[in-house]
Amino acid sequence: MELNELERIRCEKIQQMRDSGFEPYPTRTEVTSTTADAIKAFENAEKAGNPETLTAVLGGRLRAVRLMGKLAFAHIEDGSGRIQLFFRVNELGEAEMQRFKDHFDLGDFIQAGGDLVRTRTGEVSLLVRNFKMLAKAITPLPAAKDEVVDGQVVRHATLSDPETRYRQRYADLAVNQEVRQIFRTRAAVVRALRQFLDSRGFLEVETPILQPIYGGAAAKPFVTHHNQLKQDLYLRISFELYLKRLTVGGFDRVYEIGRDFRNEGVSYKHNPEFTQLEFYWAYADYLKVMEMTEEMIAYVCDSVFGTRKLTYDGVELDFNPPWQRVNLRQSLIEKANIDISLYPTAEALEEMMVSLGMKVKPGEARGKLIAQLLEEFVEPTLVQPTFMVDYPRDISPLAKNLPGDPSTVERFEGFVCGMELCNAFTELNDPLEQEKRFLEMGRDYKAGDEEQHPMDEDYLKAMSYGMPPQGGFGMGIDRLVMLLTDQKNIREVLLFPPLRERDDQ
RNA sequence: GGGCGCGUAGCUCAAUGGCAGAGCAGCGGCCUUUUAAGCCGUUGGUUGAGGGUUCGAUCCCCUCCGCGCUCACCA
Repeated sequence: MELNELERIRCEKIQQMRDSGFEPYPTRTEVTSTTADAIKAFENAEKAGNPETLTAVLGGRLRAVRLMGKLAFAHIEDGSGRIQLFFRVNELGEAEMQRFKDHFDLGDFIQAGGDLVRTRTGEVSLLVRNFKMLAKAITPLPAAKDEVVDGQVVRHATLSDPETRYRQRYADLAVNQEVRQIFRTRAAVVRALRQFLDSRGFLEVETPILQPIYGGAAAKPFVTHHNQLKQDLYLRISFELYLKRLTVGGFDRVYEIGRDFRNEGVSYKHNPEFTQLEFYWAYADYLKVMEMTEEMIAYVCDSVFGTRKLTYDGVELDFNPPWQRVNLRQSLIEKANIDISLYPTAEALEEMMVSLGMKVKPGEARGKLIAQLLEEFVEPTLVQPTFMVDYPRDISPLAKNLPGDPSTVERFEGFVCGMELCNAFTELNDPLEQEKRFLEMGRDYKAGDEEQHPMDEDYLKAMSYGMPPQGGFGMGIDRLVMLLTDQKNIREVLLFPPLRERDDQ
């Protein structure tokens, strides 16, 4: 570890501490409560009229120190919050005051015992009678000072360089409490989703991440290799095919929350690994799933924020059911003045799009062209929570046809702020039809190259035993958290976003 | 992968071809109710790396590394 000047000074302090008999990294602590509990206890004691008897031993990280000669103020921070420490020569004596000044720096974890009091300015504080180092910090935390002006917290010179924040997330978290809050919220969101699904009789399961055949979505997989099996394996790109196998096995309602991996580009809303929620609900269809989606998101809003109206990028979003529903074909008529039913073939649609000056990949499937139109004309306009309903069959090989319309499937996607949040459909459960669809998608019975999705014969086998009719659902948790925490980049809701390894020496 | 931009002290930022600076942090003092504490003094730099132009480069040019935004890719 290469040390800069500040770090060398702190290492010398470690040596000084040891020389004078103080352990900089003791094994035990004597902490009796969190800072928040101590403050709460003091306030309760005040109400009861006997605050002068309250003592505590508190632990935390030194975040601010104000030395004032014969006294000193400091703030320590733990997972529950902050409290002010009040050091005074009256209680401690000259030698202990000096020891505090000599050995302790911002960023150190310390323990302090004493009496809870209110200082002259009214802040609940610990009047320190004894203190010890819990863990000496060598590297100074990035300087961050908060000033309260008219009730607003003004931040001075905080760690803000995104590269450093992501590479050293520990420092980012240690210094930027609003970053910590995002991940607390994220945990609360996931917890609420589990509560909601559990309460509706869904069984949480875990399916393989390493898979011999990937599927359930259109994406390039990551490939890995199992040495003993002498077999290449793929990191899953979705949970879908395994979860639906479970409905064959008799689990009528299953869900999984976990990581998907897609070997594709990174953007503000894409990360190569991301957290997905999928559930499958036997005897339901996409209409029921739509309603459940609305209720589920509302439940998350209620239990995490206590409100269903949240601001994203300055816009108030209303997550109260029901969401707006727009028919895919109708939305294109309204937003782009294009009726796709007038262009029944890919060729006709392509020709029309080219005539509009759009860049079109020649020979693209009709469904893909429609998806392109949606992205261009419709999706950016879907700001309030909206379901887009009824998708082209040829981009939805696992979804069931709309009755009486062989070119359209029962599928919806949920959009908020122009971003796709979830994707769901009435699941195709006809094994012969499913096989046909796979073949239409150009799949071979043999595993081909990475680009080609191999036929999953075992999935067809499962379906051939009889698969209950069901609605299925998938949602990107990272995106949901982005929306709920007003973050514009997916990295802000990932603890350790991927960054290229640095090549410097 | 393409385009645009950025990289200067531990952190946040100045400096534009002419001695590389400030605030905070640090270090040394003063200070018994502070909270961005204050006051006096002071240390700290391979200006991302390498090459080029120039009497002289943080600044101009080239290459590389990293990051950001954006476009493309993305059933």
